[in-house]
Amino acid sequence: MDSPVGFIGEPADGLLRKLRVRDQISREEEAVIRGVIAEVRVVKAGQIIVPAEMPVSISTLLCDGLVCRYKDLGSGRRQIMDIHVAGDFVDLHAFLLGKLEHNVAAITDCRLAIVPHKALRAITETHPHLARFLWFVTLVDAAVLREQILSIGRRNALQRIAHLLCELEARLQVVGLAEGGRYRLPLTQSDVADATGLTSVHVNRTLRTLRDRGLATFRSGEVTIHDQPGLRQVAEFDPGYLYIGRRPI
Amino acid sequence: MDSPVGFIGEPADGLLRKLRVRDQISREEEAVIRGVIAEVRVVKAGQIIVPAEMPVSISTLLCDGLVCRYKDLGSGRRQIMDIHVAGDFVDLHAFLLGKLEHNVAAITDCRLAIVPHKALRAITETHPHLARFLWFVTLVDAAVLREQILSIGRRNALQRIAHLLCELEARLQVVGLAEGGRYRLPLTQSDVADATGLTSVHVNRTLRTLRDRGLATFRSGEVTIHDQPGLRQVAEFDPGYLYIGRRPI
DNA sequence: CGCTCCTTTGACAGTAATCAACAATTGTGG
DNA sequence: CCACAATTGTTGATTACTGTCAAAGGAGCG
Repeated sequence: MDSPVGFIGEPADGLLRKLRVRDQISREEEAVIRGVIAEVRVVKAGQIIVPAEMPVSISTLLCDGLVCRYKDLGSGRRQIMDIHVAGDFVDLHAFLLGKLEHNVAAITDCRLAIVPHKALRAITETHPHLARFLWFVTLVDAAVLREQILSIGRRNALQRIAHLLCELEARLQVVGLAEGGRYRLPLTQSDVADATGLTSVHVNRTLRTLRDRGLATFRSGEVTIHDQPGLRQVAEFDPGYLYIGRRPI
Repeated sequence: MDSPVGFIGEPADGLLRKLRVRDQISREEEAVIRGVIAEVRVVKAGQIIVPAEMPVSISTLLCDGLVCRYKDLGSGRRQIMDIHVAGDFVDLHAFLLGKLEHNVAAITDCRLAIVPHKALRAITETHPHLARFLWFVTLVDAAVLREQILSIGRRNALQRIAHLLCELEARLQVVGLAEGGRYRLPLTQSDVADATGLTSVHVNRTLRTLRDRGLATFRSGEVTIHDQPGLRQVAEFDPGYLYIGRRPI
């Protein structure tokens, strides 16, 4: 079984870390955030956390593990839209949408913090700054989706995979889960294919090319970036779209 | 020059229409929305409305015309992430992000309503329901982006273009700009290529196939859907991701 | 009326998909 | 703890979808 991708800490630690690289969070706000967590659950790898089209009244904060959002199409085609790491809300969009049009599934065993929509709604009524913050993280989600569109639409296989590895490194770094160009990524090549709009066979060949060129290695659930500048150049990766950096929200 | 794609009315009419298919808007809220519009501007086709990376302190509501968000990559590659129609905020995401990582450009001549971020911020402080509504429309933007990822990642050229035509019909219908399977769409085939991750040559061939199969015609800036069920089936189009339909927000 | 942009078409190239088989790894149960 | 099953990874041969290059015909504009 995969060891959890994440740190063991208070459920909201990852989220707070993610927020604090963007703006200040007061002690009182921190308490509010910690307070909205109704419960912590554990799910097994492969389990569906939020099925498409099911009305939901809670949102889920990922404490550790890896989660993806995906849609299925006819004849076995599957597309992963986004991969979530510790500190991400995996279904905050459902707070106002009421349901999701895609599935959310655990890639690895995960620890999840449950936040009732009622509590989120209360935040929008009484804590506008926190509400904007929550809105903000959904906007960063959208920015990641736009970059994903660019990737799949206009980058070739090598660039797409390189880009994915660069993005995950940057996002994992924010929550302290990547250092020295190494991080755990317990995806199968088939998962990578679904995330990049390729086939697993082609992913396999492309990963070999990345290795042969001395750019990065992805093997047994672990990524090692050998040459970050080189990899970023190949991918045309610019982390600006992650909106990391302080700015009043 | 293209005639404007839209209706002539009060600047906020399109937005209100879009909101009211989702939830109730009180008279007082309607007044607030109309009140935040500081000014109405007109831009010419092709003009960049919001350049990437430029700090912004206003957001832009599209009254009529067609707008796109896009990013450029090396060697002339361009990807359109989203096309906006009357009633859409074209850069509401910048309210909290502070800037955008992509460009926003007018495809046709446009009428734009300008909303200062200060006014939006005030709404988050004093009108939580409206604030959630604004948040909601950015979440629908994200849902459209996810569907776009699915399209480009897993649908072939015919399906992608069919899907684009289905989506735009559904979105234009909300604001009353498509009826009887016909609507104005003053895009070049090159624009369609950039929106679907294809080349203009291939778009041209694929449009011919759509025509030959009696599904839809796209010619001189106008779309005619001859066989909606057929087109939707080809595209595997399901409008659920547009979250049209009433639900308290 | 000449120019520019857009559309259309053909020939050819190339990236990635498909099909198929086998190796390696991980998991399971006796 | 070993043997078998299942999943995942690897590689080769072939196909096909889409891209690239090139050129000509239309349409709109000044």
